Amino acid sequence: MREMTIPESGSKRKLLDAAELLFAEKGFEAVSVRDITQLAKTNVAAVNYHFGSRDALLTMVMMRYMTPVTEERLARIESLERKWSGKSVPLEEIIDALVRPLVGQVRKSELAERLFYKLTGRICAEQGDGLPPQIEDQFRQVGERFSKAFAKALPTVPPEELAWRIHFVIGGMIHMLTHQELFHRVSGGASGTPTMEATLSRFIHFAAAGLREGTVQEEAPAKKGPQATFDF
Amino acid sequence: MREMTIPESGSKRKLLDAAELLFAEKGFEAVSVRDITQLAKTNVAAVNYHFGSRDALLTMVMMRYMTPVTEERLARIESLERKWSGKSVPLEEIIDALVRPLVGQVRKSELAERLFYKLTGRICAEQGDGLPPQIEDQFRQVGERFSKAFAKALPTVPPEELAWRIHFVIGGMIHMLTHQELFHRVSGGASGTPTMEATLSRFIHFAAAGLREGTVQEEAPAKKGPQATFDF
DNA sequence: GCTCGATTGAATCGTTCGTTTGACATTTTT
DNA sequence: AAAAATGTCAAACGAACGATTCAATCGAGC
Repeated sequence: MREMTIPESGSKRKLLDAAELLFAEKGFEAVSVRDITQLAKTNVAAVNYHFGSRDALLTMVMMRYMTPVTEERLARIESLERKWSGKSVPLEEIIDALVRPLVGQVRKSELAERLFYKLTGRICAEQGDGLPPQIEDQFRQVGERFSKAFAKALPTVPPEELAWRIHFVIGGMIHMLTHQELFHRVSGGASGTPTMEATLSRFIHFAAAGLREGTVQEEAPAKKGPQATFDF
Repeated sequence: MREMTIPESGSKRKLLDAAELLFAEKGFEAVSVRDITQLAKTNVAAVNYHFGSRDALLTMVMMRYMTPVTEERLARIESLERKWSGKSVPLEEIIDALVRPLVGQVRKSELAERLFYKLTGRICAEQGDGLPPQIEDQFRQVGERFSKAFAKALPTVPPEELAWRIHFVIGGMIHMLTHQELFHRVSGGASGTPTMEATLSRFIHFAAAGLREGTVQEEAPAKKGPQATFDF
């Protein structure tokens, strides 16, 4: 095993790139392996050779996007809790740690910005049955971690009420990602990223206000309810 | 043309019922005309005979659900503005007028509750290209009407900021509808409707708080921006 | 030069899709 | 009663799907 000369012609990568572009543009169900291989300029057999099946390729595309997002989310929330050692982390910073990794990974992607957001939004919007178990695991992990952080930041909100509010926040986040192009087009300036940064700031303040609703200064009943799962 | 003896054996209705049930359960793309005709106990040709195409049937199913919702929404907002003649309508009541028709039509449907919510959520979650123009027209109509109401209720929020906040609200609403079963299962009591009523109340307060965020008592700049469209 | 595993390509598999056909039955109109 | 319209049915259409086969090709190690 001297050195990797050019053993891989990049066919596998080309397939992943083509697949993620098409999935983002048209949705996961609306893209055939023939569409993918045609854009990647390879053969239909290449998909099943490199990935085993169309579904496995789809899972790969999702994983390549969501894994760094999950890692950054968990790293950020842990960093926050270290920074505010013991004390509850400010709500806005928790939401930021949850959402920013989703929009921040755009730089590491070769996808156009609007396609990146669409793809991540599509992944998060999928139902339980339609998601590969690896992705679901990541969502569950993030969900448990951030649920605890939210609960600590909002001790006066009952657990079930809080679970619903988080649910609403997730929905707004997904909608922001999947439909942002519609908005940034009509209202947007020429620059891309600063616009999304402004949108992100808007969302964080919106979500924080909704989560905090009715909070004044009460006791925390903190009844331990069943843990709910989110599509983060 | 004496009287309608039994001219229609109900085949058309059976197809619509079967289609809406399957669409709600599995999504619009995952259901074939053979699935539908099998459940409706008719022939595959019946779909194209009665509706012309699968897409036309899909449109019919959507219209049968969304039309009364749109009408009730518009009726409610007009009733509210009559009630508060001239003055701005309270935010919570606007949101209620927007969301309650969606969850209220469940009584008029023969669909199981969770399926009803799923179906309406699916419709609202579809992208622009995937929606029939008739449905899009209804969304646009509702969007324009309620955008004005929100703008009047929140004069201190700049139009673009407000458009985004409404966007977030819609996302939360859709998520509440499509994923409510997951929540009502883990936390729910036996009774169905009161649980959804409680959820609706939670959502309204959440959305109102988010929409109001930062509002104190300022002047209204009210710069006329481009009208945005929502998937209501 | 040769072999052997890794990769690719063209052709094709069996299945399922939405749609269409034409024969047949039923009901309504003339 | 004849004719016309209306609805149903089994059968089949062409197209597209994911997956597979198998021969051809390529590059590295002996």
